[in-house]
Amino acid sequence: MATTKKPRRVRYWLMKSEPGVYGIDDLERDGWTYWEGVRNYQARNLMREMKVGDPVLFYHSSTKPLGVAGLARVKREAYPDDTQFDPQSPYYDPKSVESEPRWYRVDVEFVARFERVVTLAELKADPALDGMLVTRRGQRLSVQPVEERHFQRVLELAGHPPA
DNA sequence: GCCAACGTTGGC
DNA sequence: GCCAACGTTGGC
Repeated sequence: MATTKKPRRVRYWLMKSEPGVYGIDDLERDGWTYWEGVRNYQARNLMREMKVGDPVLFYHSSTKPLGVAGLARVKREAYPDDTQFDPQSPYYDPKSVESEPRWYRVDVEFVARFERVVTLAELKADPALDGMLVTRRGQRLSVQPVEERHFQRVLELAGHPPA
């Protein structure tokens, strides 16, 4: 019997980065990047759920203005993050062994830089975005799932066509 | 397996 | 620079 593979529903994400370290301008210049150095189990587990083509909001943290700066897309699904084995790397994890990698990275590619940053203050003020994780105080996860309606709303605020 | 101490994230 | 909110560590 022929097996028909049901296409997986697209999932939507938000990833945080400090623009002083790596911002949307860097991603635009590079085209794509390794999203490495994630050392939080919850964020790691979410990264392992990401599929090629999933849209990603690129969020600028620890900067002014805080907010969503652009749109990206998953280019390659989770695979071991080499930096965990490299004693020279700031992301080195001496407790991780190569036969059983503990940390993973994904590759993320540039899609668009927004005309303007959609600020965290705006996100918090918009009733349509009630419940969006990034608007919750104390939500530190650097990789977050985003509901489709929230994702599309952010694009709308950015003046960007739906993803 | 509990939980206090400590470290980090990240908004304010 | 402060500190709330977490996550992790380690003593018991």
